[in-house]
Amino acid sequence: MAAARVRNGGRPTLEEVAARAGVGRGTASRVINGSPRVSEATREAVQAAVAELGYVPNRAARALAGNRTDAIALVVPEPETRFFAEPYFSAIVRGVGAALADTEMQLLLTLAGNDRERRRLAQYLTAHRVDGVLLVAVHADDPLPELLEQLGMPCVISGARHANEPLASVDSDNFDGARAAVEHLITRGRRSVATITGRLEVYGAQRRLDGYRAALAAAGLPPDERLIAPADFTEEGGARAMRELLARRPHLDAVFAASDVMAAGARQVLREADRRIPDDVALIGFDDSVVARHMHPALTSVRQPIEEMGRRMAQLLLEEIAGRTGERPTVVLPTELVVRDSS
Amino acid sequence: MAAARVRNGGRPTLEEVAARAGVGRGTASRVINGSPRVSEATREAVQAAVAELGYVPNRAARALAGNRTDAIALVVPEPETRFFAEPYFSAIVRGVGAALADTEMQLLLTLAGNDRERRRLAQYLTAHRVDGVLLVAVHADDPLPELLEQLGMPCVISGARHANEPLASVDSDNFDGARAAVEHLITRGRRSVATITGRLEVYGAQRRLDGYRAALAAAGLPPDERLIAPADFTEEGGARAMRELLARRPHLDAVFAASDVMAAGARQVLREADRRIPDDVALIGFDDSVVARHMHPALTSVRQPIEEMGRRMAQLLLEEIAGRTGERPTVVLPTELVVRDSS
DNA sequence: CCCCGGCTTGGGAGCGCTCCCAATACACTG
DNA sequence: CAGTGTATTGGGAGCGCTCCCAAGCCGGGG
Repeated sequence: MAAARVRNGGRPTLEEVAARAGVGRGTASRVINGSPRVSEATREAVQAAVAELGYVPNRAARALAGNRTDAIALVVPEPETRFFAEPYFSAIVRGVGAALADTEMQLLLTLAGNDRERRRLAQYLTAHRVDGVLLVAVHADDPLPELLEQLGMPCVISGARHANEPLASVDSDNFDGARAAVEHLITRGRRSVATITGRLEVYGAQRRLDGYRAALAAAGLPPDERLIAPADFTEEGGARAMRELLARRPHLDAVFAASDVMAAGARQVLREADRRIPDDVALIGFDDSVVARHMHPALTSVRQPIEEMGRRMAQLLLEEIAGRTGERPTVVLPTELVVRDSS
Repeated sequence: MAAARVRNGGRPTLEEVAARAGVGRGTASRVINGSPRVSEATREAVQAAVAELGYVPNRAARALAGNRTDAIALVVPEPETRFFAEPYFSAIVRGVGAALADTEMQLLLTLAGNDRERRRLAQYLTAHRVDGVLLVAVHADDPLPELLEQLGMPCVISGARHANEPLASVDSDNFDGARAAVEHLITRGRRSVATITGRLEVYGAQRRLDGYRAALAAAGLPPDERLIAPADFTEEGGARAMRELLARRPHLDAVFAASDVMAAGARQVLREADRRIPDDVALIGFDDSVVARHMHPALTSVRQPIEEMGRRMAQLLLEEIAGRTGERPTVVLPTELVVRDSS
């Protein structure tokens, strides 16, 4: 007797479990999938057999027969280093992982870099390789969300792309975070509050700017466009914007930067210009990253609940997969102002 | 005619591709899997059909029939926040992703947190859900590597657990990184060089300490155990160790900390003790993290090629999956000393 | 002209599971 | 006591693919 090629890693199959429990394959399947239409005695017999044999369902067979995969993909646009930068990525992953921990769902990580990979990606998702997709850091002009929409693939994105986001999305309250930061500056007596914005095509950056304006308006301070300098979320961009601001409004006494990294660039310029922080100029960032804590002086910053965002994204996706309800909620999570030495 | 339930998301199957190309299913399969035993004409016909139909193989069916999954798992011990801290996690993921980009391999992310999840994990891997496993930040007493070994599951770990690591592993040169850092301090005239170590059960931390000792010995400086303070890779631990060192050897003129985070803790204590950096005490960290760049003064640090480590890990794993050669290489990648203001 | 071997090819068998229909068993109802 | 309904069960029919055996084809040698 030649040893048969061992398939499935020598693992027991459902058939064997059924045989051991003295029931049919269908019944064993019902027990394992928690169907209520099984008698108590039968259920126990099958569960005993499962335990004795150490049975674990074969995922591939399940996927093939059941036309689902029990897996979701987290799609990360790789060149987007901003996203990969701490702490966003790991925090999101953690949150997603936490939400999935009690599930059979697996998490597939997909780095969609260049166009070629992006095409492959579309194919993957198209080929029903996953039950749903989490998209993070999508650009407004990314065709992927629409593609997924057409294919009826459940999908949740982080950060609405514009005011009427058709997809389910989870976002932090960019508007209120910025508003609170600027309000804090005004409360502390600052009167000439500038802002360094992110790329305004990014809806979140726009919202932060809106929040800045709202805070000024609420305090009765006149709007001054020359106190607004656009940048691009980079340290260099932040430095450049700060130089512009100093040139245009030498007597500004506070700066709200739409990211910690841009605040770091601004701080560098302020130091070179011999402006003391916070004595001469107060500085606030956004993200509450490691950079903020270790900056000198420590940077006041708006904290986003990133891990919680990941968790909510996963939850929304699971619901959409389960129910396919028509509704696509937009969840907005509150931010928190972490006051440190720079303001 | 009732519309049949659409399976497989309405995607074309291999059978349809074969029909369209006017060949048999087997032949179509051969073309798609790159078998050489197909005539040129046939190959082209099948490829044309694939293109026209937009055929993408069904992964589940493949896995079921072929007894493989085309997926590997990256197992992350979740409570290990040190690993999750920037920049390790995202850099590893990036490297792994890069290595997998040209492959059909999928990356499964598995956060193994508490014991319950760890059991589930063992089951997963046991049930042949993946073709191989990447283990990062494994503790010396983690049973998982041995378990995988027994099951014949290809596996690569980051960071050898001890000198004779039986598994394939990828590591940075902890010894030489530390040696170079301390050598640098000595070259700059420091004579009383202390070190703050990581948890010495961690092999890498031990190697850094070995490197420190080797550099002192090479320079002919006498070993002084009271210049060595153990810590645990945390900021608080670093601070505590620094206090001890200052108490024991008030006149030390340099500190090599086995991580940037511990260096940050040490800096805090040095500042409180009115020691100027680098004038009174030079400080060097390890990891070259964001913290290092934004510390004040900017921290000299040993950079590990983390992304490259991820890439090599994935490569090793792919080789092991493909070949199952008996050899289990230990790859050690060079580090680089990044000199900044603190030394 | 037949046979043999190499190159291609078609398609059966089967991977382990879910879905679903039909069968069985039993409890009531009228 | 037949008739009807309900709870439970078994197992056939696939899911889409890979593996592999056998068949078809061709050219060259005997």
